[in-house]
Amino acid sequence: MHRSAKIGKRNLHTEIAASIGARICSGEFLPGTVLPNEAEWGRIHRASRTAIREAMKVLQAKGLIHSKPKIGSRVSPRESWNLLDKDVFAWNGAAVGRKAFLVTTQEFRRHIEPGIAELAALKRKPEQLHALGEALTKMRGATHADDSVAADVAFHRELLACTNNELLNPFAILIEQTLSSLFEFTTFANTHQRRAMNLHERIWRAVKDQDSVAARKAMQNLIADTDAVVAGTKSSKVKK
Amino acid sequence: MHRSAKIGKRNLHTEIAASIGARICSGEFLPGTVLPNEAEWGRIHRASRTAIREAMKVLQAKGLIHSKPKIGSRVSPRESWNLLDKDVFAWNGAAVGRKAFLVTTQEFRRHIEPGIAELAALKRKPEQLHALGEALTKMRGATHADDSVAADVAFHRELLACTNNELLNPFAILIEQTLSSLFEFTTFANTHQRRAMNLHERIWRAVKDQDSVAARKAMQNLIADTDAVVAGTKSSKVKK
DNA sequence: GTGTCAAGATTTGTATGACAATTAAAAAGC
DNA sequence: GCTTTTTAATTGTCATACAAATCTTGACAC
Repeated sequence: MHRSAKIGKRNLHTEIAASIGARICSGEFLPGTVLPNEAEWGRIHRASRTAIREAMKVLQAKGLIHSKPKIGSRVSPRESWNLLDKDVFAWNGAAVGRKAFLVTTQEFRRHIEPGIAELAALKRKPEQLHALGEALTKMRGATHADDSVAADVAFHRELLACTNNELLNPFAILIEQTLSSLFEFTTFANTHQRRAMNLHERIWRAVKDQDSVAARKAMQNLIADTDAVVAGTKSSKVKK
Repeated sequence: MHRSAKIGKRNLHTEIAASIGARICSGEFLPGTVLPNEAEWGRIHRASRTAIREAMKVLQAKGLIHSKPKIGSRVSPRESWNLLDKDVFAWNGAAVGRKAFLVTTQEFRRHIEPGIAELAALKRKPEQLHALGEALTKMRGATHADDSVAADVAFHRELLACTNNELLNPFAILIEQTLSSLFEFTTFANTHQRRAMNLHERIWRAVKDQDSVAARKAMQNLIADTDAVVAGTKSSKVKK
């Protein structure tokens, strides 16, 4: 098996699944259409049917396709795609482009994440509050942009943990990816950094005080701030 | 889960994946532990290694396990489980029991779904509003409890569509399952039915008027109502 | 012509057996 | 005691064969 461009160090079937999955997300194969059959994929990727089939199982499990004998594998309607799955999310994000990606994720965050903050304030346990505070101090002490993003991600992840509701876990990937992607937009100028710290601290305080209303509001403000970053790129609008 | 009639004709590897997946969700294999190896699973299920492996690929794709040579397959930490996946959601729901399931999903809905209504009011297109109205009339005309639930599910599904944000699609399964499960709790007495209709209509009106604040509030009221059902089972508390 | 049923063809589903690749753990060497 | 080498266990990949499902086609009756 000569895989000329073996960029990744992952498994073959994982590689194949990623390749086909990305092509599906890109719109090359529209929902309802039947994909090439397994033998043909085998020729395309120069892999055995076993490897192809295992890749197909992955795509099936993520809701991208469904297979039947004699029919082949059809692309499923987008409603059944597991868009919050780590891989599907990435493939889809790559397909729509960074700007559209950010617009959609920020819209999601704007209407969903305040509810998370709300719930976190109501249900957090002492040790979770402590972990949230840790993330905050790491954020404050960050000197490089990378550290800042990492701490930011950690903060939101801990906030998610504070809700003590596992069903919210899948949002982690969305938040993480959004912040990482946002990172390339924002300038991390001093003024922006200071404002961001302030907004995060307000959330932390509300969670500490178990004030769900304040937590919701604080999160809204934070997201509005990053909204400004993606909207202009100049991050103007020092509202409030 | 009152349609146990049509199960049992699935693929072998799907069956096996469901069996192992359910056992993992049940806590029989805790996160971090290594599962029996593929050969052993083959003996257990009296299936070839091919079928076992395809089942494992499915579980991997859903985030339940991760495999490495010489190690075997470990159960992944719960944070990486794709709990909003249709199958994982069902396995997990069966594991925790109906009451705990409903408490968790209702908590989720209470803090997340108002945001959905909000967004739906802002972004709905005329034809989507029309579809939402259709679901409402079907709900009004429902004579049997089954039809009522189906229409209710359709309503929430259309509301989700109104947001025009695909990232929210995965919530559909959660809402659908919750309503179906709730169905066995509630009495569908006339008074409850009428109140429910009223609450749904208020949401519809807010979406029609593109009044996001009213939509949020209306959804909060609706969920508070179903909350009462799951809390007592007597669905008392005629708040408002 | 029209409908029904049987045969055929295509594709996925499953089984078997073999070997490669990976890597934790044990053994060897210093 | 520490590092390096060997070993062994497990998943990863391959090739081939056959089974099962189901769409398509054509024969046949009416």
